[in-house]
Amino acid sequence: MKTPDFPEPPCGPRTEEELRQALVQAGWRYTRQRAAVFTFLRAVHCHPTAEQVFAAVRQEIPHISLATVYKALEALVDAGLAARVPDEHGPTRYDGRSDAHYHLRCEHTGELRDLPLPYDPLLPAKLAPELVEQLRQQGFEITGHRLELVGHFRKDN
Amino acid sequence: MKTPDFPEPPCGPRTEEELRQALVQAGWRYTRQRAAVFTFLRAVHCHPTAEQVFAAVRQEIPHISLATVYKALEALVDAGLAARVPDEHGPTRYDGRSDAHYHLRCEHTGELRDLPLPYDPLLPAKLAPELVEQLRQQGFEITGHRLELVGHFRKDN
DNA sequence: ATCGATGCAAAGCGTTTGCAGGGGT
DNA sequence: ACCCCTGCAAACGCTTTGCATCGAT
Repeated sequence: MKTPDFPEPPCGPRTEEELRQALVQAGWRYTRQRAAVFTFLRAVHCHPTAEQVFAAVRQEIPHISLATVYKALEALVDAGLAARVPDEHGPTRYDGRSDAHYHLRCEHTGELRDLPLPYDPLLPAKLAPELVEQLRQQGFEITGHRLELVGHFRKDN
Repeated sequence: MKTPDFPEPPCGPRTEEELRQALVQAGWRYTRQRAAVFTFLRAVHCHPTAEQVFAAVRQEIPHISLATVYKALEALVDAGLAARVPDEHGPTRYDGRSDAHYHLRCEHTGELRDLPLPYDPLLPAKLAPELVEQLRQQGFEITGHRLELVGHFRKDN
């Protein structure tokens, strides 16, 4: 874990009560396990795998099962409190930030971090206005975009 | 398959001989199976799954096995002739274009298409010059980026 | 002739599911 | 009290691997 780190912008539920409301509103129940998974996801910047979440949450709830972690992650994603980030090779990673944002990826390790770069909903329109218009005329509406900067650490020499 | 279609820009090996050279240069052998997989990948714009490649190539080489398709795809990706595109839910998709380019994704069906939008290596620098510079000072070199426009077809009403 | 590639089957890994008992509402 | 959630284990889907044979160089 040596990719650059940045301050975390505040967003999404901050208190237990807010988390409960977000879950309930999406038709899920509030449980200790889900709270622990969410708290961990929010605390780390490294977009852990389900297995890593499991290992971490286990320290607080030793009897929690991996299946429950998967179900908790599913609930959080469904409630818009987290996001799945598929990986080209390894297992899926989970992102505890619920606002749209950009990622930085190390092409050697696959590591993923958030970027302190404001999400610009108009980026597609700015980048290719005529293309977005052409798509619209074909009935295809652009609603968002994903951007990932890719790179690696320079070999110190 | 109803997402917008676009003309395909020419790039990468165009002839059997060019494909052979590209494979050999990367330390792989040229085989009928790999040629068939590559040809199919290049012919379609829809970024098929391994299973879909298997089904298609089977019509030409009925006795080909799924494992061989996976190994062929691995060889092509390694040789820089194709790319893996991980999916948030379904299986990995394969992209037969070897030049950097952008994608359009339907958020309902997960469908993926190429975008007729020139790849701009300087996009990160244009978008966030100070951030790229800050990363560079931390020893992290940006070498590329991925951009995916996300949207869906408007309900006709 | 050599050594990598193929095809088959079996194993592997990440993830999901079925179910009995427990916990949230 | 209801019904969802948990934890366990078993199943699942996608992908990789081991191995004998085949084929490219």
